[in-house]
Amino acid sequence: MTAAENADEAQRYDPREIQDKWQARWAELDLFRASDDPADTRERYYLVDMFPYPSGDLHMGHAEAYAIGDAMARYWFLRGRNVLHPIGWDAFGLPAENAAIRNNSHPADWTYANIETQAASFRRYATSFDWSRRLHTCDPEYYRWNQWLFLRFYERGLAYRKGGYVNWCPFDQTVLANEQVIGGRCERCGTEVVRRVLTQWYFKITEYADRLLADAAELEGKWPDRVLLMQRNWIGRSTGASVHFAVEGRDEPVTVFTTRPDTLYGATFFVVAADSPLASELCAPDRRAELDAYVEQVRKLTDIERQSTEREKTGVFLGVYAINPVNDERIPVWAADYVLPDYGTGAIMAVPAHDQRDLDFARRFGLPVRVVVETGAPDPAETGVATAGDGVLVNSGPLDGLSKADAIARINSILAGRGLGEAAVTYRLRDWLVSRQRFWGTPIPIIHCPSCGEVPVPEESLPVVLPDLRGADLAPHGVSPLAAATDWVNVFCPKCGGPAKRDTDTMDTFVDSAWYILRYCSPRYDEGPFRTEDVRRWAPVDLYVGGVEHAILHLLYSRFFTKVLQDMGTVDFSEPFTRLINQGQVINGGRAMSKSLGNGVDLGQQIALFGVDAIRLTMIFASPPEDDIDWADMHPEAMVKFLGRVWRIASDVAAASAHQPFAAAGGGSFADGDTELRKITHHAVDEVTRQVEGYHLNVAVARLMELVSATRKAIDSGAGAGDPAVREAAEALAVMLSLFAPYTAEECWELLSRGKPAQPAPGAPAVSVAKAAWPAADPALLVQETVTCVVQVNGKVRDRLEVPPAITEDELRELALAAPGVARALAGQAVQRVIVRPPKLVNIVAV
RNA sequence: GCGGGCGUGGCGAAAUUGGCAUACGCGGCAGGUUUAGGUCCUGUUGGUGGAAACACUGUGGGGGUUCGAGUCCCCCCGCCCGCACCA
Repeated sequence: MTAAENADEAQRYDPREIQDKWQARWAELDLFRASDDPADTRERYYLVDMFPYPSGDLHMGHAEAYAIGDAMARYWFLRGRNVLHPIGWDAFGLPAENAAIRNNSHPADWTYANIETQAASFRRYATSFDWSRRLHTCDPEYYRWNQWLFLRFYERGLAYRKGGYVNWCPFDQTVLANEQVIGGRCERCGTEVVRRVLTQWYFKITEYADRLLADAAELEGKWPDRVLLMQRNWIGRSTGASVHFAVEGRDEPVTVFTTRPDTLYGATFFVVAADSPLASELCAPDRRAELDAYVEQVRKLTDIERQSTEREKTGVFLGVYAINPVNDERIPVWAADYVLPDYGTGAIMAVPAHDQRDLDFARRFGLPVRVVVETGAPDPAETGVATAGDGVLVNSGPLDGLSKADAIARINSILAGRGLGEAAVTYRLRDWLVSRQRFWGTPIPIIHCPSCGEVPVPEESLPVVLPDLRGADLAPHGVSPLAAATDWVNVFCPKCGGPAKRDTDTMDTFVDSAWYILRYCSPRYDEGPFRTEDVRRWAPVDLYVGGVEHAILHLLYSRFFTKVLQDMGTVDFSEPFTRLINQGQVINGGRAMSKSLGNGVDLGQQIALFGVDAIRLTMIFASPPEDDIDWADMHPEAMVKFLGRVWRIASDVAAASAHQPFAAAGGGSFADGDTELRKITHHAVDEVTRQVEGYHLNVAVARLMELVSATRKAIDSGAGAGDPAVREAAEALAVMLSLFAPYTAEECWELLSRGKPAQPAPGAPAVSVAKAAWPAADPALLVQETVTCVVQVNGKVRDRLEVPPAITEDELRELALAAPGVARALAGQAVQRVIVRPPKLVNIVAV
């Protein structure tokens, strides 16, 4: 082909035309439906992309995440697996509500409109979803099962209501779970969170703390290390001891938790959280006013201020004394805000010599400092630096002379023997606060009856459907908008029949996403949240793709739900996601895209400029999936060029072999083709397969590019476009490329099959490249006749030899020593040693 | 502060178990096609020296282990992330 013809061809690769043509045809073909037929013996593969929140149209971040997930899904389809690759929408949540308030509309309208927009964009983006399983968490058919699960949790004592300190977002006017407070701020809106005392619903995730921690070990190597690390830190297991301190004038002892029971003899004072009921209870009457004033001052602080380690310690003496159980020493009881009311027991024994915070406090208020572990470091009382390391116990009665570890064991047994304490474990993890004072969520299926108390809504009355409240005031006022729906709120008690009221809070939307991957397995099932045998067939998820922002939120909750369901006997596994990939962020110019920076990149515009395939390919080729992509460094036009090259290869082959049978369908053989190109093709197939399975998708694309170059060369200056090897390469290219650029691949496939009709006769080419088979590398074509052996002298490459792969060590040594480059480099030096690693390397050590 | 991760050409990035550093792409340079530009095609491209052969040098810095280190170990510098008064 001449260059002029090439130029003409170049103009004929039109990504937009191809895109429109195939989008319409694919819609009719329903290519990616997962089979629930028990007779279907194909191996199954369950792949889930974290479902989107319908906050508008898809953006660049979605484009990356779904390009990765889709490539992997298509790979397993082509490998002949029965693939479940579903899609749904995480459709409840605050933004819908806020938008509705802003536009004076209804959250449902905004939500469903956005879902339709995103669904259309997904179709254009050529995602290989099984659309028949589509779900929306805001549908009553879905959230009904949130309610059902809530009631099962309730029966098992895993859902309960309690009063206490909660995180309150003043902007969103609702409570938040600990996991939704990021650096003291609301995860959604960034407002500083304040503490409030409220009665709220909780899920008892702390009961599963140990299992969540232990099972994380199973995920090692399958989940990103940092996610596992973040989960471990979040759960925050501490081992130590509980110690019971008598307090003068109080019948019950006060228990503290400490990780350093060995330092018990060094406790010189006692601190309770200022804002705990305990402080108020212990306070001597003459100190009451002082405590109240202090607590008032503490309450004014935001969490961020309160938790600043820079701040000077504050506190007040409560006028009472605690008794150290091991030496009967009277130590003063103080109230301070550096002790938190909801960690441990809200009270500590203070050992200033060996705890920096206690030391800071002691120095501020002139309290004694007593060293009980001699570490060799200077006296903390003087330096102001507490010594936390190991050492020898002193001033500690029976512990004297012991090491830290021995002392801990000894004191634990002493305490246990005398009923004064015991070894104990504490977690940083708190129970999951699930109630929210907002409208657009799942109503909590509980009725409050003046005489019966909390009464679960009977199962047959589910779902408790959200009242429409169209036109009502949905603005946040600190109580759920549902409270205003009097017709809905006022009900009869299911137990006694008397007048009662519905719970007006809604569930945290993380409840919705904690189990949706199970719902996908039987999305229309209406006798339970999922059909057990379907879940057993598909779950757990083989590959889960999503952002790292859910490292502890969604992923921890899902793991928790799975374990509860396992205990309920409805699932037979303990971890929902076998493998997890966190895709990186798409940024622009070194920073996250944002409106205020004005550096947003619009996905629709990029697609209009370059086409879906080029955008998908840009995302994949940019970097390994987990790395961030800076769009400013990207060149989608280079991908258009590459796709054009692939397309031209297919065109050239189609034109040259118009009368040749379509080999992929068994109509011919590639065996007569050019051997060199065949080897390159099979090598590429082997490499691409390996790279895809290892999730090195960027490298897989690089290998495809190499194959394209080799094929082009074969067409232009080698075997020619009519050679069977060229056809073989073109077909393999089309199939492999379909993971990343489905439209172009499909067009190439059609060109190569010479426009055969969509319904294939037996043995005819497949209707779609998506139904083709992943090419198999022929081992016979992977063996090389010769290998390049590098010959080094003192570690520097001095010559190269072409040798048979099976060469022996002795033969290779001899060849290497005789190589001209070696003679030159040796230049009279004596050979001292020869390291031979056949067939690829020889290193001659000479002096 | 504690914990974790990462530093490779001008740029995005490759590199089984320690074994040819920089695959692939962008950008640059040169050439071909073209009236021209673009498209397309070919070649070239870490640095220094050299006409070339080739030599030296080179994976943040310093040290170590090894015949051999981007890869393993120690120290330092820089960047990123998580947690941050959790007893």
